Amino acid sequence: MIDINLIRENPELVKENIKKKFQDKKLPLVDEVLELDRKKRALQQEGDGLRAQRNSLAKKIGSLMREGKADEAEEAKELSKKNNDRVAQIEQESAQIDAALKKAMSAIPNIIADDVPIGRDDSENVQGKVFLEPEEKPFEIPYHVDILEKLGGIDLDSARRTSGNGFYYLTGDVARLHSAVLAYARDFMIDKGFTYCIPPFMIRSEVVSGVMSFEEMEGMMYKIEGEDLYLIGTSEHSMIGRFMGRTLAEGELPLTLTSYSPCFRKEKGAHGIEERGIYRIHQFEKQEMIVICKPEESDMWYEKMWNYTAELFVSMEIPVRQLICCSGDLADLKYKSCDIEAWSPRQKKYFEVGSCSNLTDAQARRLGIRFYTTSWRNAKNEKTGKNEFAHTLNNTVAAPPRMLIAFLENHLQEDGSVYIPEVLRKYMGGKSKIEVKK
RNA sequence: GCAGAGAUGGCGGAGUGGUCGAACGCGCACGACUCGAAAUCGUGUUACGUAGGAAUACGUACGGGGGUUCGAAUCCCUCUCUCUGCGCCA
Repeated sequence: MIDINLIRENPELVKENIKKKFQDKKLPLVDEVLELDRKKRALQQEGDGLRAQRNSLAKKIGSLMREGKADEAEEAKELSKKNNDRVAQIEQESAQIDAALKKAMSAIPNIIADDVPIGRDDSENVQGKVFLEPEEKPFEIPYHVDILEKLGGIDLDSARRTSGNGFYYLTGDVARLHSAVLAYARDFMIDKGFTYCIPPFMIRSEVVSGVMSFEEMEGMMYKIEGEDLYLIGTSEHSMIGRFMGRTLAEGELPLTLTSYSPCFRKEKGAHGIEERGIYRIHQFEKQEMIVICKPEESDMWYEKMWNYTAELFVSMEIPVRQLICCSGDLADLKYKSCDIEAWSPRQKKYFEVGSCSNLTDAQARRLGIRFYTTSWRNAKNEKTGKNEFAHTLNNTVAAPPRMLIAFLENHLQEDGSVYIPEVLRKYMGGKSKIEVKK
């Protein structure tokens, strides 16, 4: 959600931004917002005036009663009652306008960064930096489920019976590898100075509607029957929800957090669940990073954050690249975003294993995440405080089992075993490979 | 889960229908005193919205939502959370 002042002061800029994102059908929203905003303010002024009258009448009635002038008090009561009818009417009207305004405002996309490539959809995303050149494998790389089955590491049939399609049993060394990657990713981020956090895996509807739109919620979130609780789709939901409505002290920023959680997603729409495999599933686990910082620092953190993910994959000897999200493919809340994609030697192309976004103040405005700065002077040049919206960013550190696909394909040996890079061995009991199961 | 008590500003804590945006204390900011500091004294100190160049004015907010009333921190309903006791559990 962008600042309404920006629309008031510079509607052309907001319209230009909409055009850059190829959402021209949203252009009328800008004028709609201006009109609604005018009406809202007019109503507020009228309402405030009437409420001021009500307040002074109420005080007057109070003193009249004390003086024992019951007749005059009754008169004033009548007047106040009449006044209240109009107040109620105004309240109803403003509630309608507020709802319409909120709807229009949340459909207007965040202003995108100057360096976001202009493009219509994901086909126009731009390759950024490449880390580790992919090597040609001298043998055929099988589908990841076949690799996993040879290692005795997966049981999809049982998962389908117990839970349905889109779930999995990981077993033995593969399950251990899954945990090893998460533990390594966690320690990697702790070493970068991030604070490790395990958040709630269920959140209230109030928080859900804060962090996503109704449509997103329908397509993603599992609801707990008989409770006002939803399973989180990513730890970002509970991590950001943690700061809803809070004003943080300037000294607390930047908050650099790395969180672990399982993630539950319905995966309605889009491509749905594949029949075979663990690429798109209802349940996975993720190490995430979240930064809440001052506005002037968010560009810097964005660069750091996606580079951390790239560095992590490089340390596991997996070739990755940065794919810069173009204007048309950028979600409305985002200022800038890129994916980290890992190389698939089987498909001979890159596929997404993580996504880094700078939401500037758009998410913070929606959720009321502010910070208090004391380095501000008022008109009298006295030191005083000032509240501002913080900037929020999020990025995937590692999300197995999807990222295991990249791992397995890149580290598969000709004999079917899978090589374990140095950095993970201490989490694997010293093993340097996972052997084929006899 | 059951029973009782409670939720007020950055913190502690008064306030049980009108004069309450809220006593008092702590903290914080500015000033005086001082070579400087501590102590002391004085002044100021909630946020958000609207109008205004600004000073300021008005409105809203006492855990969230709803209600009663001319008027609600205060009364009623409801939800959430906290404390105490019992129960249950890893």
